[in-house]
Amino acid sequence: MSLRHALLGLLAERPRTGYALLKHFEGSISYVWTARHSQIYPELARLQEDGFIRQSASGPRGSKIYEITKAGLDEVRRWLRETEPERTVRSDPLLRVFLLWLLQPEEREEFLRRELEHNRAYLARLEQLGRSEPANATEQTFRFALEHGLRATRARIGWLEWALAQSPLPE
Amino acid sequence: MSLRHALLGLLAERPRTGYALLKHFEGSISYVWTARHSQIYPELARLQEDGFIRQSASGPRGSKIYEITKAGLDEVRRWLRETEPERTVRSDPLLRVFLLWLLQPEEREEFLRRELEHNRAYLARLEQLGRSEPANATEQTFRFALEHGLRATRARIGWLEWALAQSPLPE
DNA sequence: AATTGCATGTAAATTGTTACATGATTTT
DNA sequence: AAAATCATGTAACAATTTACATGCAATT
Repeated sequence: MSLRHALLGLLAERPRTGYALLKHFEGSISYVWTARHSQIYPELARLQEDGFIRQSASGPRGSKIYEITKAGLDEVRRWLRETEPERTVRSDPLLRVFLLWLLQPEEREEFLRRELEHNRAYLARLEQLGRSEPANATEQTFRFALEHGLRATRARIGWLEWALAQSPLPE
Repeated sequence: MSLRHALLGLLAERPRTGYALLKHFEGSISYVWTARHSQIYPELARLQEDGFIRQSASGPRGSKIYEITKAGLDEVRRWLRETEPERTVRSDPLLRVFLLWLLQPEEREEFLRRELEHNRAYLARLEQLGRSEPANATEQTFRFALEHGLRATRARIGWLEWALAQSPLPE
């Protein structure tokens, strides 16, 4: 279960509240994993029960500040070292590409154009992300993930331009 | 729900048994979506209940041959035209990259090397796929999806080589 | 005073995996 | 005769989403 390890990894950086963790899943982590508050809060309770995190303090407005334990740090490192990455692919946009033959050529092209638009906007967001530095222990791996996002998105844009050039249609 | 539409899309090509559909999810469709038999068979029952497919015949060994109905064809087309692709990203390998700072540089490099190996093997499988033609109505979109896979995988390989070059370490 | 953002939780439903279960036909 | 593959299903569990639910604090 990756969510546990994503939470442990974020708490390994520094203690955080559940809400702060949630915000991370709306920020840079969202480019690789997503979760809602209804999944995060119960998972934090389970991690505490398992002794991987502890509530170190209380913040304003009844917020709870969690910190990782030695067992938690061991667990996230064990997961990274000893378990095989789960590589199952599940991409709705690509599934649609597979079924695109069901549409008229003009509709197919419209779909590809929309995807191209979306990916160009996504690339712009990633480039913006790259201009705001985190500058801490996690800096190198943040750069790694960002560079992956940039290259993957540029490849997708190149592919969409190629696909659109395959079936020339009126404007 | 994408599984329904993946099944409808495959049945739009030609009538097939549940088992044949399952085999597709172990073949080329697996590059964009996966499902097990325990998910496929109940979903086929539901699609039939909803009138999107019908059992047109029985094959050998108690197999059931399903065909798509007019309503099913309309539904998959409606889905392609009117619904927004679900773009949520969930990549275990990339999440690991985000947490790689938790490991020693040598362990980090080992992780990246294994990923590189995996992606090179994956690329070889895709290139093999490209040498075996389907040659029917779905040919163009099959080529589109394959070309995407090739470009995305090459981009990933380039990124891994770049990442490994970032932190030079003894062989 | 009202709206937005902070902050946490639970319940119900859906989607997906792993395990259980059975039987026919073909290949070795 | 045994093993592999074809062929279908269900049950239990895990992961995820959507909806329900509440209250505090800061901003407009």
